[in-house]
Amino acid sequence: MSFPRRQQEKTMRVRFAPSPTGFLHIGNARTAICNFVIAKKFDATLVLRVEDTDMERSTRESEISILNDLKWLGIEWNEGPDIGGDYGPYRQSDRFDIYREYTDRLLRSGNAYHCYCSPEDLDAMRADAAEQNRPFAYPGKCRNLSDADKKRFEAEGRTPTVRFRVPDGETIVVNDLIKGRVVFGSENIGGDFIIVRSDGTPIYNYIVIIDDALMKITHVIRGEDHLPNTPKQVLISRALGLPEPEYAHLALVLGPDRSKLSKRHGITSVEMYRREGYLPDALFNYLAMLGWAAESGEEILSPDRIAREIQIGNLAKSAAIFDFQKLKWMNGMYIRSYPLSAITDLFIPYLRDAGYPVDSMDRGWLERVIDLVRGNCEVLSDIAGHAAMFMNDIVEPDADAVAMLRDDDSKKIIDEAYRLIRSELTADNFASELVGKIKASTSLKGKKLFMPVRAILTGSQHGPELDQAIPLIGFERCKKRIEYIYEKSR
RNA sequence: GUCCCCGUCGUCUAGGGGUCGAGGACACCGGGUUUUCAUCCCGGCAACAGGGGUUCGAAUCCCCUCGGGGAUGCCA
Repeated sequence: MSFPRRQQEKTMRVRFAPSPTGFLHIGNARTAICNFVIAKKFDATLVLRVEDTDMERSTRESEISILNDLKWLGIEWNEGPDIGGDYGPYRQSDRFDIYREYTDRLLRSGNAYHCYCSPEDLDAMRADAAEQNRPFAYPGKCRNLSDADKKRFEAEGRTPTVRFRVPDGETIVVNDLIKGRVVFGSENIGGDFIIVRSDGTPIYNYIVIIDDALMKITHVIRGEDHLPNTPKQVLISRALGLPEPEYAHLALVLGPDRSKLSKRHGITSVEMYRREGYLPDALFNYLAMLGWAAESGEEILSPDRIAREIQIGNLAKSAAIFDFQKLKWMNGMYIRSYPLSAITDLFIPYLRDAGYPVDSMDRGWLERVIDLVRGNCEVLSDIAGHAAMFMNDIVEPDADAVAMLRDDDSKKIIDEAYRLIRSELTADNFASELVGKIKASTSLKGKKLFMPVRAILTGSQHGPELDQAIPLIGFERCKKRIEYIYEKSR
């Protein structure tokens, strides 16, 4: 199945349509990435549309943060609320007048009708259905209300919703680019559904198809949770005589418990990943690879490569569990392979947050430190711990180091180091001579030699290679640290 | 309950009738490098949900069962 079936007929247009009711969710980010990558691949137009018809939950702050997160991920769009375009406005709340016209048409043609049932009435109907163990479907109570009935309801102060009249016995076939042929019967849709709330605002399920048509969207790439909504949208587009886009429903991203990834699974917002120190390239890469594999089997791929190699028909049909471990691994790979200067820039805010005076540090020295410890980092925030030994004059030895420094051999080393650093050693020769001279005068070697030295100088038994760490710590600091431990050991 | 989707190692996946005694990656477990840790390298563990067909031959096609997920909102 070649993806852009219509590419020859018209230019391809795809869209990402977030609802600004919170942070950008990892699952939605993946949908955005798929749209972006497919758009890139086929040189299509990517439209960003904000679906903010739920006035109760939608906020402008959320929209701003979602747009920011998308940009951070490296996703760019060609039309959207922030940049405009020929098919705007791109915020549904700015398009209510447009939808009203379509609603009028539906009402006039008899494809929709006013419904005066209250939420309470509906709850009761649903409860009845549940009690009798039958599926709930709106029974069409208000389908054929007389003018007198309507007058009576309005006199009671009821404000109607608008329901779409679902035709009987109709078959809706969705030829999904990922799932294949999916068939729905109109009798299974759940009865006439609401398309306009009693406050006059339209429902997503209804206007999505209008906007897609008006914005000339050719391919709708979205989450699989929208698949059951699709027949409703198809029915509306038929009633309105609107063109139907191609559909590609992406398998969902699941949490470790196999349910749709949500807040209770922990970190699910892109924003939190950014804060923790995940690189946008890594998150992008990981999300794109969730449910897809390159032919070569390679996993670390640039957006360009992904765009080049991705095939909509190759996207997995089955849901994928979000694997934090693998994301971490991938992030570590990016941290290790980034150009040193670039990764240093990314690490700096985390060092600053940890309280280290990065702004007064020598850049060249900082880069050498980072190069030495980046291999230990899976996320940027790991740097604070691993670079700590280079950040201050004195490092307080940890419990293990303290314990080890108590034995007699260690004491010999402490004394000898103290003597050396205050006599024979200078800033020029200490780095190359310190360990050797201690070895010569104590005749200790191997672990017995290196570990105490390491503990004195770094406060820990673990860390980067000593011979590289020592010159970076520097003469003055080494001296202070040796003196500090020496005093402590008295 | 009903409708829809899905089922290959613990996880992400490759595979689409014979080349599969099922390949790669993460994780895990060994070993090497590092006199430490991490990196890096090498090796190992580990899967076609079950049952029926079709076929000379099925992980691959069909059916059923089971399992998982989604939808069933005056949310998107």
